Amino acid sequence: MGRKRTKSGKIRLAEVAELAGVSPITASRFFRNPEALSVAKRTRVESAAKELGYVPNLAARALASQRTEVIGVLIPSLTNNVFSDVLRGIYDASEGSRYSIQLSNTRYSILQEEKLLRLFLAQKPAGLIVTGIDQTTESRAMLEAADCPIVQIMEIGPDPVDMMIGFSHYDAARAAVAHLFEQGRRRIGFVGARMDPRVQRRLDGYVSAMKDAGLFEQRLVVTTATPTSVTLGGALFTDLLAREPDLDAVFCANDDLALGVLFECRRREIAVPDQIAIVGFNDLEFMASAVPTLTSVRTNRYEMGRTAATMLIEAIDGRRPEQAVLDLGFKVIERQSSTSRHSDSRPSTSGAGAANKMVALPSSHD
Amino acid sequence: MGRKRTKSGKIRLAEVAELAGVSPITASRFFRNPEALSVAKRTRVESAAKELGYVPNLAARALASQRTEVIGVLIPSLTNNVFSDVLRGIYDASEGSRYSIQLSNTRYSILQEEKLLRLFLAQKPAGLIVTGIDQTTESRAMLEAADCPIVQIMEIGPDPVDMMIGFSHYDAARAAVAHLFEQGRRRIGFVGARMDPRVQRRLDGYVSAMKDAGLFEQRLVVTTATPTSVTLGGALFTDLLAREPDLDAVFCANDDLALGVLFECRRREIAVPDQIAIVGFNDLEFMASAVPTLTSVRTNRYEMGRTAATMLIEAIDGRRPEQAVLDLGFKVIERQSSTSRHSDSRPSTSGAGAANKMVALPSSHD
DNA sequence: GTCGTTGCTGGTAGCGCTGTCAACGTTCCT
DNA sequence: AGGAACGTTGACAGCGCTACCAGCAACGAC
Repeated sequence: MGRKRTKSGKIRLAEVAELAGVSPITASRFFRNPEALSVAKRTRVESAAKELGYVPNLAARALASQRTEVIGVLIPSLTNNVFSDVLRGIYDASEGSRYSIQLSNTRYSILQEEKLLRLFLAQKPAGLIVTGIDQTTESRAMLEAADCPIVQIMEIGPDPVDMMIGFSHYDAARAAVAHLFEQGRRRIGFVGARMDPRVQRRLDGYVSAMKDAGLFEQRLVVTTATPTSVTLGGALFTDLLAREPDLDAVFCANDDLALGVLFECRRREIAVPDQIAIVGFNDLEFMASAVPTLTSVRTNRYEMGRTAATMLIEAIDGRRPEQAVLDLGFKVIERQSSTSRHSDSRPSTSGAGAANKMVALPSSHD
Repeated sequence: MGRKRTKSGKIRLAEVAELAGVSPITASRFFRNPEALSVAKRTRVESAAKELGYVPNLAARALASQRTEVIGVLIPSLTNNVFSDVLRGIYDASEGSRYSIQLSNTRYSILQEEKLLRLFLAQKPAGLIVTGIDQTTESRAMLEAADCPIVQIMEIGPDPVDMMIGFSHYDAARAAVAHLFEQGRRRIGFVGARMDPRVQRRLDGYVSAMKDAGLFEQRLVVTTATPTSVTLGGALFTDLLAREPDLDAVFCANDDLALGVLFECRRREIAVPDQIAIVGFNDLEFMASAVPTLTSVRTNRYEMGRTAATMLIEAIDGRRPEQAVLDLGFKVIERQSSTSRHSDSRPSTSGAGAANKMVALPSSHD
């Protein structure tokens, strides 16, 4: 066997081709478009590759073909549970495909995002997943000019770069407030931390709903730029109470804050929901087992990530989805913290998931 | 809104070199080893690159240099908060370096890990970060044969493949139990979910501590293969109570379970810590603001990720750390849930962080 | 029979960068 | 002064793969 190899003994496509008795280019085609080969050569190449344990050199492939099999993902945070769910969806969907995920963290900075975008695009990714719709003008221009499919995730807006999947944070917040109105609450505070664009839109939704009811007051809103945490929820709630002692409900921009508010209520011996109702956002797992169980707005984060990656891969492979913009909606999961005002807030059995009333709304966006 | 293909104004190294008035190879050196250039050429190349907005083509670099600038990271889960902290550390440390992170999720399966490892190694990564010390024989062999630095993270053991950073879960569990003994607890239950090797070692530590005190009983241990959650904590605790009504403390394999136990106690009107003490593991942020505040074993997850990546990058660049094995230790953070047996468990102000007694131990491993 | 057409295959020519080594000029040593 | 040693630079030759286009047989349409 006069098969020649690299000094490192690595198996190249040429070796596979030689063993299979075909030209390198035919062997190459086998890996990219097997249908283009005659059955005879296809099986020959296949068994040769298996026999030699051939693994393609991705760098060479990328260089020669001028494109990579990398999907770039830009998210604002690695810590936030919300994004870890989205990521899990993305990774799950990418598994089994030939694409690999390149993740970068913008740290909630659109300038950082722009920088990373430039870096990513220079490597000609097969596709891109970016968070939100608030890019810099420059980023926007780069995205429009990019010759790869792009999915914007986490929210939906009027002017997609390409594809888009998410829901209306504005509508979701309005729905949460509407639920509190239904429960007879009037003096509803808003607690928010790290006011990224999506949290800002939740605040906008809250404000509009309150104004519609003639109940809005600026002092009902407490926000901070600090990253969110459970502890911070308690602190912000403390501020809110000091400003507005007659508070009868709190809408929290996320579930960590809501949990912090719940603990702070317990500390202060404020009855939930009798004195104060609490509504969170995202419906993390723990909301259903808190005491009392905590109302929240459920968002389909895993599904969002999974669908985004699936749509993207389909688009890369030339099968564009019929719908470029997908609204995943949300659901207000009504639980004890905002409903049973005069009932026992400490039932002896777990109330988790027990006959939760679900209000599903497709979010309408302008 | 179609994707328009822009004529890629591809800036190559050659263009930069031309503008700078040097040869391509000199320009190339500027990016890899600037010190090797004279100051004059260095500044010339630098400004030329900036002016043209040059971004190197990683695929070409990888092909020509026969190595990539990719650090492979294998972790068991994307969902688990513990790993998102570690990841954040890894990403933070990699930022600014020229290495990029390639992440894959083994889903707690060592077979999946083996498969991914094979995939990673075929692309000649610059370095590898793997979770834990329980690889398959095959994986272990591949790791030993790999010609790149490797860091094992999350725990330490007697036989590192290369570098190792973590702590002894066994010792940490023993310390937690010792703390409960100190507080006068005797009938201490163990609650664990998804018994991965590290949780298993915590259980081993618990068992050994209990046996040393002559207090171990099998029925005090409740575990399940189910993935962990707050809700599950409540459910497992319910099981435990049914088996052992005289329980006076619970050591939870992680903080989510501990929070679930706390909520379940509240539901059942079991006083914490008066009737039952609770100790968690990892010291997630919310532990400090729960009511009562929850004792936990603090682990330096972010630091672990950060240090692992830093060590790895240094090793890749030829500067091996003096210590190949790093024990980051742990601390038992004593809070209300396990200490003030006869004091008020619901103070009117937040007890978070207030004079917590910290017991720091370097974990000793054999 | 000639001309496409289709299906499959192969040759050639790079993709953009870096490893290697040779060739400088300069400085330092003996 | 002669040579070695050093620091700096450039020419050349690929890295392993694929885009592009040409070739060729088999087939049908006119």
